[in-house]
Amino acid sequence: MEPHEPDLTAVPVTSVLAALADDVRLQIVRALAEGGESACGSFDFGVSKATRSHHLKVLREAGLTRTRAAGTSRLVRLRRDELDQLYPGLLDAVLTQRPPA
Amino acid sequence: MEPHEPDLTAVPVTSVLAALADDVRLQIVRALAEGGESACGSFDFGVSKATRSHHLKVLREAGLTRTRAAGTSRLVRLRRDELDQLYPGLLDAVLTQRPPA
DNA sequence: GGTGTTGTTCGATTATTGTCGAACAAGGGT
DNA sequence: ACCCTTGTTCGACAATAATCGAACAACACC
Repeated sequence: MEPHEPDLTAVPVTSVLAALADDVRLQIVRALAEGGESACGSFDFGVSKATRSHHLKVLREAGLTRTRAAGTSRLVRLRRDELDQLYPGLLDAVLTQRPPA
Repeated sequence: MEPHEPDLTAVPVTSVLAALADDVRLQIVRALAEGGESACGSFDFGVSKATRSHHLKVLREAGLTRTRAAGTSRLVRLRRDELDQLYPGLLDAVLTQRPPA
């Protein structure tokens, strides 16, 4: 099966924003921004592995991440360069952790 | 009734993103960015006035807009300065019109 | 006071999305 | 070959969100 990693310019901006507009997915994106390429299993944010897989699919299909197989794991990474080029400032704006309240 | 215009720092970034992750609302935000303060009725994007009022409420409660009464109309404006300060690059990234496909 | 304009709110419907457990698939050991 | 690990996919269900028409409220104007 094709990995469904679309050309970023073909993804409507609302889809990109919607992908980022979820707490679990935002935590995944932040972890990727900090830790670089990581296995799916490393994102344990209190949801089941089915749900985690779903969120990673949403991120991938919104053009935010790329995935490659590595043994029994799959390694995910942020498409940061492409994102920064097409939407300069977006990731930076979203990634910086805010004061708690 | 209070207008429910929250302090931007009190709004979770996921709510800001979710507010922008809708086609109708994005059109409203773009119109506001271009045209400045406008009456609610000026945003005719193919939805009923009830739906339009709903979307304006979402934008307002996400901290993206401010509304003031003016006669029988209500004038809406973007909270651009605050947004640019708290999320530099976000609006710019989202507002620029992409090539059609 | 009545009428028209402009929005909001209510209740209902529909569509979308998040969540899970269970079943399945692919690899890597041993 | 067997098992364990790692993810994905498949229903199903719950929660959220978009949409509308109709009723309501506030205001201006005649």
